[in-house]
Amino acid sequence: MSKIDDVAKKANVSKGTVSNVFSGKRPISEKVKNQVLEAAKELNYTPSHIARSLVTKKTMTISLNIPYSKNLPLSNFHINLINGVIMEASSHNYRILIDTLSRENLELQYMSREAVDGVILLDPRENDSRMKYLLDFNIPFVIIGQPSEEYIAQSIYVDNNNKELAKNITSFLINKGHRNILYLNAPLSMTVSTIRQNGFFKAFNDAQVNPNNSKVVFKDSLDIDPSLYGYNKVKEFFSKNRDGYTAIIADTDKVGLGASRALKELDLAVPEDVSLLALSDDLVLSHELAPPLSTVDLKGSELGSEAVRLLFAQLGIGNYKKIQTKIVEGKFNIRGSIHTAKE
Amino acid sequence: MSKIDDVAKKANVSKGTVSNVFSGKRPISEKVKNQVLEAAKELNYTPSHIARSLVTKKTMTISLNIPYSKNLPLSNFHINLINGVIMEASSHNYRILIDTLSRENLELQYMSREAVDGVILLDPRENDSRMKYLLDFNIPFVIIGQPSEEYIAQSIYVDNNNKELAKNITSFLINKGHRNILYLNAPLSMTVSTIRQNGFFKAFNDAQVNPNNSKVVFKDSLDIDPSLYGYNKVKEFFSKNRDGYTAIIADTDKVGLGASRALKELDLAVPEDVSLLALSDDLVLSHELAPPLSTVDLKGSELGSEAVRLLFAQLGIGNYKKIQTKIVEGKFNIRGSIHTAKE
DNA sequence: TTTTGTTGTTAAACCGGTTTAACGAAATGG
DNA sequence: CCATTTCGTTAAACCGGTTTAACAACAAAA
Repeated sequence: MSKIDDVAKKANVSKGTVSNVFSGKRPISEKVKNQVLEAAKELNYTPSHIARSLVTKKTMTISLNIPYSKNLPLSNFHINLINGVIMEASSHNYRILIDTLSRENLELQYMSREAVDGVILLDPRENDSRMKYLLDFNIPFVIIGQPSEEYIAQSIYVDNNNKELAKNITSFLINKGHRNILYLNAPLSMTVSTIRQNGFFKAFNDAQVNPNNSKVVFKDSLDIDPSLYGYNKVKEFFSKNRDGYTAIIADTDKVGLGASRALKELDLAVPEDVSLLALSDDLVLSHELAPPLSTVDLKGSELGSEAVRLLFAQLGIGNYKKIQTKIVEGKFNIRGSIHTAKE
Repeated sequence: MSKIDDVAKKANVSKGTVSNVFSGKRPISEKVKNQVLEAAKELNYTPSHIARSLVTKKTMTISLNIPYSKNLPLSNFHINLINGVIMEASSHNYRILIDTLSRENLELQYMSREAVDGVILLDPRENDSRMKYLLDFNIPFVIIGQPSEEYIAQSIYVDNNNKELAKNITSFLINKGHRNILYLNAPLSMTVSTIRQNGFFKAFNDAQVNPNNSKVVFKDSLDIDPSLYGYNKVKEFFSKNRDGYTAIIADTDKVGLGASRALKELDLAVPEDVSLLALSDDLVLSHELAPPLSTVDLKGSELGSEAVRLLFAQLGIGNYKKIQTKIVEGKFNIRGSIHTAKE
């Protein structure tokens, strides 16, 4: 691969001039510019991204940090999110480095710092060690989701209006006459779960309605299959007390699907016997089911692109306003799976 | 950010020694090693990935090139594939750079070559300009899918046994008495579509059965919504001649879902009136539908990890055998959506 | 005419590491 | 005991660009 010196020699100019032709940072006369480009073409030369990065300290790359485990592959929500990130980033010629290494187990000593300009952090957890790492090394970052209390003041983040969303769908069910609602929530280790729990109970509070047996259940561990989680919990809570609950709020449509399967086995009809809805439609086809599942569209793609914008604002790229927090409103899609409560 | 010279000074050694402590390329005495590590810890030093790459010519990064458009977001099949790529790559500390820029429109002149050790190419097309680019610049690459004739001799690729799969499911339907089968294929611009078409007709040939009205339809364009494609084609072909076709093979389960919706509207029952199956289960929940959709699991995750292995073999990383082609066998999952042909 | 400003170009320093060649000290061997 | 390896360390060169400071050439201003 030919280098800048080769081009400089061939075009009879200095390497500085060649550099300026390609970076466009200083004006070069038409005549010299053409000489250089011609020489470059003949030598099949293109500038080395890495050598350039070394001195400019810009990598034109942002890292998308996804905590990843074998049992917890990417969901459709993630895909939408990644799609949003890619779209916005590539509009400024930025590229995405998928980073799945959790910093937890790595010895800092032997780790080399990443070659990225900034980081987008997915699925923040309580006591998330990634945050400490990024703050320590002064790497600009944006979180998608709710940072834990400890770090919230120092972090820039994009999130859904989760409390409100949980409140709204619960209120909707309350208005339909439901009083005993089972909420199959995300695991406690995910920051979002307690926020949604608060929204859930706020709905009862605002409506001045007694929550009766309404209950929030948390997924035991991140590794459990979501569908199985829904299935098992419904079997557990509906076998004991068949008439107790008249509605289920599932964390994701996968959980909802498992719940639906369990209900079918228990001979309970959706929505006649039990109303069912889910907070995230990871599967994009909820509406093709029978009955179509009511879900909340969390606008993954928007979350992704907004996160990139917040990061670009920090990096001084483009013309984005530097803000601390951006809330993306989810959209509640009411479909056939909801019914007024049975007497 | 402290650099290698700072550490060297503090530890009273040369930078070369510090370098060797971190890279482990030459033995260093226990005593000196500890001095260096201690100094590094105090200075919060970690080696710069970029400076290292500049001289080693290794970026520890592979690019995953996905042709991308606003109307054609990542599917679940892609996700599985990406998951496989991530798993295998990260096992050797390699990272993934998502690259969505198609080289088509970029002026080569102003483009800097990528900072990656190798490339994995998704969704190869006929006349795919990316291939020429990679060959020109001598960048190691592996294709997932079938390269076009033009490049097949020069390319290393991973693919499903597509012809055989198409043949097998068609044979299966023929054995069940089906004679008029509608095959809703991928667009012609995707190399896989003609290969599967060949498999489809080979099944009739092998069984010495007349294909009658059996027909292969190609998706007009990549941009059409798959579900709509299935819906429209079924409406078109089943309205004209309600008794013609007794089975449908859909390209993906999304297409199948659209087909299923159309059949319902036409008052045709699956599987009693029409058997339905799909070649790729992008949605992971085909089996939760009623009736469960028969699909072929294309093993996206395996395709991804095999591709990385073939690339690593080229790059001399790990201990993988250098081979030209790896075929990953899909798995045909027979579920409720297939029935013997109606008289 | 001299001074000041502008434009285009260059040589040299620099970015932060790795690698090479050389070398002294300690270990091995005859 | 001296010659030969081996081991650990270092100074200097290098990777392929960008940036700085200096300067020549020419135009505009005084």
